Amino acid sequence: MARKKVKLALIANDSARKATFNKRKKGLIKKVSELSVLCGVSACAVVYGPYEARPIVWPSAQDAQRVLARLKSLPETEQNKKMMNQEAFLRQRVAKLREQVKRQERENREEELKELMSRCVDGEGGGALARAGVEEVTALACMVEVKAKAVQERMEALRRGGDGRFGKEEKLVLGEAEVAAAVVAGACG
Amino acid sequence: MARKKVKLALIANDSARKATFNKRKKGLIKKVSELSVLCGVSACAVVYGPYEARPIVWPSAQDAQRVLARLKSLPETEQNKKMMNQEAFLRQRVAKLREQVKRQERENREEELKELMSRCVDGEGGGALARAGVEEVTALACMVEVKAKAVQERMEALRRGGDGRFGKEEKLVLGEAEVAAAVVAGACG
DNA sequence: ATCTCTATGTATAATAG
DNA sequence: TCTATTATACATAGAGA
Repeated sequence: MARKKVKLALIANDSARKATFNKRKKGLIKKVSELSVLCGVSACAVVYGPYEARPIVWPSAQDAQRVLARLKSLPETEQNKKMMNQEAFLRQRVAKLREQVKRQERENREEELKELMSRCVDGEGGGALARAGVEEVTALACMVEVKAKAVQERMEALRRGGDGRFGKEEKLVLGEAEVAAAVVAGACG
Repeated sequence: MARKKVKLALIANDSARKATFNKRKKGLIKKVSELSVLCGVSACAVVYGPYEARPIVWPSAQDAQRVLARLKSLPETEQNKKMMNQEAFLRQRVAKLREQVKRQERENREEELKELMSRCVDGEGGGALARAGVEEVTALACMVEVKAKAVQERMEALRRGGDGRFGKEEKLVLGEAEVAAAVVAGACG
């Protein structure tokens, strides 16, 4: 289960090469995007795969072309402005989605609690549970809520972190949320 | 002398950002060249630094130009297709998060059911609930699961809907599910 | 083939000079 | 600020399902 030191040469084995290609392609794209985000620069990567007919391009063909077409660098301020706008857009989007989720969660929870109550009150089998009473129901309601709370607590944490900056734990979460938001934006736009 | 977990956002500190930029730029170029050599594919990377007037290009400006020229010559529809790559990347990322959530949800659910069982068996008040037996427990377990299932069912629905496009109703759901998934992944991970 | 797991190599954040 | 060092996070080769 060990890992050999990598020999820097064409991988002979066909399937091994493909596996490596996929892994490293993914890693590369991640690196590019990280560099771009962390340092606020534009960057792109193009990979011609032997397995796909078309090259893999990040962030997009247009961007890549634009990036390379302008061999003279953009004024820095413009770049930053552009990036800020994009980030602001994503943040806004995330905020909206958070609200939606929150509302939906609340509604669902209420529904479920109501249903649970009904079950207990009308309970089959002589209503043993019904007689067991409030504390049982409460305990179980609590159970039902555990899941729902996980999400919301997280949101609270994010908000609490909140002078606009995020703690180190939260940033990943935020990052993921933003990724999701971006995808959603793509799907909806 | 430790190394903190990296926060995926623009590095505020100016000199730190520059240092990171230089390190990561170098690393990125190395990755590109490794991928190219190991897998025998052509690839290029372009990075616009805010510090250099001209972008850093690998393997060479000429090669990159040639590589990107091929992109330029693609029919526009193909270009648009390729434009989806960033989105595809994000989607892939989200898909993974979904998996994580799913796994975690399952684990959590088991934990909770176990706890519920204990409660019922050791139940206070003469064990009315305990005697009420399996069907009560089952019903309640079902309740507990509702929350956990909500996200997954929606995912299923999406998949079933599934030629890759999403109906207008599903779009919103998708948004909620993905945001939730991301947040939950953060909370659980 | 494709995914997962994990031991290990590699990249790099923080620190020192 | 740049370079070197080191501890730690991250990427991934190889193996198994």
